[in-house]
Formats: sequence, C-alpha cells, structure tokens
Amino acid sequence: MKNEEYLKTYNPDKYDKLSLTVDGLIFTIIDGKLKICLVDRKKPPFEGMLAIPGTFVKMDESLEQACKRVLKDKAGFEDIYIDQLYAWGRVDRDPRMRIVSVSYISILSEEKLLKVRTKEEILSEFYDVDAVLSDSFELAFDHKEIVTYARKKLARDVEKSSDITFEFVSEKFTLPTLQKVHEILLGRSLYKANFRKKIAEYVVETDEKTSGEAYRPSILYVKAK
Amino acid sequence: MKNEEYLKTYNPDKYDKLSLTVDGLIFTIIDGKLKICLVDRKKPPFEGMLAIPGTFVKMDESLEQACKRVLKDKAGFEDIYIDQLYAWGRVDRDPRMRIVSVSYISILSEEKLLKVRTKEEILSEFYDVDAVLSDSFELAFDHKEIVTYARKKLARDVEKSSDITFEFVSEKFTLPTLQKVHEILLGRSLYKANFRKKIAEYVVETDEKTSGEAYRPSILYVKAK
DNA sequence: CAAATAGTGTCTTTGAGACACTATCGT
DNA sequence: ACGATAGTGTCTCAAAGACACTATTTG
Repeated sequence: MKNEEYLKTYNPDKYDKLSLTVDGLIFTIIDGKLKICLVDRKKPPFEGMLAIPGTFVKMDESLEQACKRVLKDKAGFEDIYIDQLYAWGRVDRDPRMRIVSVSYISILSEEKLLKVRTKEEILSEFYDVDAVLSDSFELAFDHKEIVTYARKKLARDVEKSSDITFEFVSEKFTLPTLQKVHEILLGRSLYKANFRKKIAEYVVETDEKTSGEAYRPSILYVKAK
Repeated sequence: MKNEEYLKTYNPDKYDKLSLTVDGLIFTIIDGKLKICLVDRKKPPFEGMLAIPGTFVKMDESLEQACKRVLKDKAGFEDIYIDQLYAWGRVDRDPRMRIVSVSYISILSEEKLLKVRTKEEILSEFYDVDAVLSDSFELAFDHKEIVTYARKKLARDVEKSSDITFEFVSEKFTLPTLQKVHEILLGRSLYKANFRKKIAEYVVETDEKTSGEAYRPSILYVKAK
C-alpha cells in the first residue's frame, strides 16, 4: 500500500516541534472555602513563585495520562475526576522556549484529600481561590489567567448541571453539605426548599443519618445513577 | 537576577518535543443543511480521504494565529468566528509520529461563503454533516470523532445561548431564517411564537423588508448589541 | 381571492424564587 | 424546654410550550 511506503521515507524533522505540557488544576472545598492546589517553584523561571502543578508530556503517553501522572506524583491521587479545560498557546507564555500547555480541571472531596495528607505529601499545598485571584496575588507564567478561566467554568458548569458538585463531596453526603458546594461555586446563597426540589431527581436517600454532631442529624444521600 | 542567569544556560532539548497542529472545523448552512468544510488529502497518510483542514503550528505564531492562517489559506477567509474546541492527544492518532492537535470551530454565513466561491477556491469543499457522520462515511485520522464532538457542541451551545446562531446568517436577517438555523442546530422544530419571544431581546428590527421573493415579505433584523 | 408564508394573542404548564412553617436532634 | 439546624408546604411570578388566530404579499 502506498501509505506504508510513504511512512518509511517520512522525515519527522521537517516540521517545527515544540514542547507540550499539561497543567492540573486541583480544586477542593475546605472549611467552606474553594481551594486550589499550587506548587512552590524550586527553580527558575519564576523561582519561588506559586504555580499550577504541571509536567511535560512524554512521547508515549496521552494528554490524559500525563495529567493523571502529575496528579499522582505531585498530589498523590488516583481515580479522580478530570476534565479538559483549555489549550494555552501564546508564543511568549514561557520565557525559556515555546511551550503550549493543555490544562485540566480535577476535583477532590475533602475526604479523599485527607487520606493523602497522611502520606506527608508536602510538595503541594492548597490555597484559597478568592485570595489567589485577588489583585495582589501573583502566579508564575500565565497561570493566573488559567485559574481565572477555570473558576468561571466551575460556576458555569454548576449553573447548568449539578454533576461536578458531587465530586466535591464524599460518596455519602447530606443535602445541606451539597447545597453549600453549590453556593460556594455559584458565589451566592440558595433557598433550601428550592435547592432540594431541583436536585431531588439526582440524589437517592439512604437509611443512614449523620451522628455525633450538634443539633438535628441530617439524612445521608448518595448520587442517583 | 537569578532567573535571567538560568535562562542563559537553559537547554531546551532536554525535554521531549512533539509536533502540534491546529484543525479548523468550518461550519455553514447551505440549502437548509448543516455543512462542514473538508479537504481531499493529496498525500499519505490517508491519501485520498477527506480530512478537516489543518496545519502545523509554527514556532512564532499562537494557536489562534495558526488556525486563522489555515482558514485563510485553505478556505480564503478572514475575520470569522473562531472558538477553541478541544485538544486531541492520543499517542497513535497520527501514524507518522506523535502529533497533538488543537481543534477550533469556525462558522460562516452563506453570504460570506459565496463571496469566496467566486475566487475559485477549490482546495476545500463543503459536505453535509449528517452524511459525514453516518456510519458508512470515513474521515482521515481521528477526524470523525472530532466532527462528532463539534456537532454536539453546536447543539449544546444553541441550547443555552443564541450567540453562535448569528454567525450563520448575514448581518441583516429575517426571523424565519434565524429560526431555521436554531432548528437545524438543535435538530428539532420550534414554535414560531415562542421562538420570537425568546430571541426578542437579542435582535433589533430594521425598517427594511425582503423583496422579490414569493408571498409575504419578511422584516429584516440586526443583532442587538 | 386563493395560496403561502409572516407575524401575534393567549391559555396552559413548568419550574424558579420567596418565605413561612414544622420536625428532630443535643444539651 | 430550648436552641439550632434539618426538612416541608405553598404562594407567586416568569418563562417555555402549545395552538389558534390575524396580516401581508404574489400570482
């Protein structure tokens, strides 16, 4: 076949090549605040500044595989929600050389997060997203623009579907907890009764309740299939 | 400064490099059908098959610039709507070598399209999207997957906003025409009265009407600011 | 004036929003 | 019993859906 002949004589070096990275924006909610995982850069460029954890894509791995590798290496996670955000390709976005980056959003429940904290992972730390996005806060590269874009996407996504909100909570969760997640991501408070009517079709009541906490216990739900 | 010293000694070759392409999915509506612009591949791989027009990203251009370059070179267009779709990064998606592709959606009105047709551009041709997505139709690389993804995004976008529908029509348009665009993208028919109520806030009536056509003329509108 | 398309009025249904109410737990 | 949070009932209002009607042009 002609295609095969061609491939033998093909010279891959005749086209420009560049470096490709993936960045993983790991969000979670701690103490009722949206947080993002950032790493402290140990070497130039932007030494000493905070950045979104990322890595170069290897020749034999897909973008998703590369992203999951970062999440595991820098934060210690496996099996977490990951969704492509955007490809960033400004020519001068990295002072070293031409680097295009594909960013991914991933979300952790506090439950999963705490499991990992026990492993003494201190490469990365979680920061308050509102603080990170405030004027006085700086991030390496174009990472502040990326976080801004991601923050808006989270709000947009929740506006039209409650899908991602389940990623922020444990497998079993209470409706007040889930409502809080919606409120944090949307940036406004919601009416309890209305919220419950809306998500009723996506959740299933279990016969368990919270216990040990003050005041009236709350029924535990699981996500509907 | 330390960062600057570092950059002088930095060796960009120590990381894997790969080729990056952009693909431009150009949609339009002709004769009441959604069409996509495809090129006939003149050389291997996938010689003789249809593909989404694309190009390698050069070292000194952004992804958007590269995409606009393809649109101009292969279809003859400038100043058209362009929106990033997705980054495709499967390891074996190109038989020659590792190539990651960032795809963009662009939309043309038939009016703009006809202007270009007069330039005798025959490198690319428009194909019926329903036909392209039917089981018997094949495209080069993973391009059928990309078209499928784009087709769904168009429907999703129209569902929540009428923004992109204006890209399909001329600057001045009638409401029956705009409604048809919505119907084609959504894949279902809409009630005239309801449609008009919904888009009323996004359009402004002009004092012009269509003429020369059979039956009652239609009022021309422009997009509201 | 008939045929065909353009454009409107209005009833129904659905769901979001607002708010007041009841229920159940720990102390 | 009380304080505090969990959970429910229901009115209002705005928008989507369905459908029937009127209006304006060409031939």
